[in-house]
Amino acid sequence: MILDKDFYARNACIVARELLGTRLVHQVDGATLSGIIVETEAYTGLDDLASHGRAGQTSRNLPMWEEPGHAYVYLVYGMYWLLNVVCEPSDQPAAVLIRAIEPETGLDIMQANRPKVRQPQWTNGPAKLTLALGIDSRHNRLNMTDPTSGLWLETSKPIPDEQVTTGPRIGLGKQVPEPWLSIHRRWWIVDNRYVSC
DNA sequence: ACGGAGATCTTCT
DNA sequence: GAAGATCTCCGTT
Repeated sequence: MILDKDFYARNACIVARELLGTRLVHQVDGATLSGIIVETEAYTGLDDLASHGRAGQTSRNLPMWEEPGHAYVYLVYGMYWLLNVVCEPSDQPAAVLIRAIEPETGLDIMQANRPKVRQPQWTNGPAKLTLALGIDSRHNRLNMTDPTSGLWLETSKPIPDEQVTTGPRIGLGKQVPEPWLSIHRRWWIVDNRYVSC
């Protein structure tokens, strides 16, 4: 079942936790690429000083104010695309970063998209998984609750609390003040081979 | 195994 | 003009 707008229209921390174990699907050129989400990060409202949304709307972060379930895809370090899903009611600039997936289908295409690295490293990081799945600026602002977009999340296997743990978000600049720097807003599946670190 | 640096360019100060 | 929600390669241990 494809996750709908109601699923995403909740607090980003709840959505980040519940996204673990769901399936990310990308359909391209008649092929289906998919994997199970094993790691996420929540970026919450205007008060979250680690979030792109902290200073209000800009041309880049505009998708964060869009309807829950839309994609926010942006370029980091001049080189890599990161995939987020917008959540909460649209008066709050909140989103969840998809940090890692466990590949399921379309393995041959993922391998072609990730030459020079071996299987576990295809998708164990936010930029690695967009490379493997062929996600980039074309997917920015897509409605991920609409299957005709070719990009969506669907239910798969629920992950029990005993298999989930949390920690601080990864890669934040030293400029980010406490408590935002070390607050636990990253969720991952314990002992999963595809978690980024 | 671990650490440092380079790649590369958009966005915001 | 500087920094950024990263990854890979190359060096040393």
